[in-house]
Amino acid sequence: MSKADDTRARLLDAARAAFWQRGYANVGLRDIAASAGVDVALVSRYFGGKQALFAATLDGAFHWPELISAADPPAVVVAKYTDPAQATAHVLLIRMIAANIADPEVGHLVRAAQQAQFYEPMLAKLGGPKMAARLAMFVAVMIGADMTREVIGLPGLSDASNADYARQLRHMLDAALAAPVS
Amino acid sequence: MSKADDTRARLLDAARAAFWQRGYANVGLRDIAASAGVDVALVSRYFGGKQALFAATLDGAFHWPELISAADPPAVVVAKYTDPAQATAHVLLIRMIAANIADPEVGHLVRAAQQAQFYEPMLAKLGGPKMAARLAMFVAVMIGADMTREVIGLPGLSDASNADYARQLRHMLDAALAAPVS
DNA sequence: CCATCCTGTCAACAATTGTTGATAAAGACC
DNA sequence: GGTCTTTATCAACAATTGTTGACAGGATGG
Repeated sequence: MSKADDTRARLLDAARAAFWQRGYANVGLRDIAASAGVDVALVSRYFGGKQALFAATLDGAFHWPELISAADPPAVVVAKYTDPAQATAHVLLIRMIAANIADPEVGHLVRAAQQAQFYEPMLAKLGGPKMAARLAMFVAVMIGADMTREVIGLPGLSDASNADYARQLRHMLDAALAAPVS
Repeated sequence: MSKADDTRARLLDAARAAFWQRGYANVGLRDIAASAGVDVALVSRYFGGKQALFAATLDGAFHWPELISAADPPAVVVAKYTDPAQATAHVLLIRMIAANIADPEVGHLVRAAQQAQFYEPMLAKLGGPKMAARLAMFVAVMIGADMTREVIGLPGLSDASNADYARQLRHMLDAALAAPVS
């Protein structure tokens, strides 16, 4: 790994941490550069600009092969909460969606990445009547529940133990995938 | 209504339109003042500052008496989609949540307003075992589904007809309220 | 040693941000 | 009509934004 690659990586890590947590519009390039220990000008040099740097943090963000190839998708989602490392990563992703999905400048990047990396591969794998609607509701429950728990923080989900939460989430995910649509 | 009240109202309307759509961090006070046909300085004079202006747009935003006093809450939520005026207002509120819930400066205001105006009154009205968790999941489904449909725009929910969507949403809301948690 | 390329530093830029204070215009009241 | 209060205008402020170009240090290869 060359020196430039290292700098690129440091910038990318710092950018992910900042953008994902506080949202694209609330982060300045000088924040990122400072916490990466490099000069601001290198952002434009190595990535081309702020938007491109944000876009780079989305590479593989929604890549989730275990879920796509799973025989029982709800089980895979719920199992995430038993592995601390996976759980933390998942919460970070949920926070990223919450912080950037509605941004006029980068919201479309988030939507495109989610659709290309996750939704479409998963839809291609699954089959069945009205599967698009059922899968969309599956995603809706997953995002809605985790966001209510981790971002909004409504008492009831945030106060529940991980086991209780996993059980309730599992119930809802099953209902979503099995939901009749017509 | 005095002239000042009119100006205040014009500012508030313009602020709601801008903040709710594009998010607090992406809106400048000059944008709002211009589209209200008013000078920028009047924002600080009449509201005290940008944050206070945003906070003012949240007054009564989550007030939803029909739902709180309803015998069948899911039915009330779903019925919203048959009344165009109500539906538009609801979509605007969902977009507002998506655009501001994770903002470091005003996210806590959104969370507090939702909890005080909607969640707590509703929880006080309802009763039953583990009702906080069930109500939180109810909110999670409502927000998750509408956000997936109106903000993320995943094919499956956005392509569904209003009738299909209402039926599927109804099914999920019932499941959420009835879900066993332990 | 010299030349060339990679990498980083620094200063400056135009634009935009929220906020403030002085000043002018307009309306109400006697 | 003169006076006082309300309302609006304007200019300026310090700070921050993303981006660029000129320059320097250091490594690499001849």
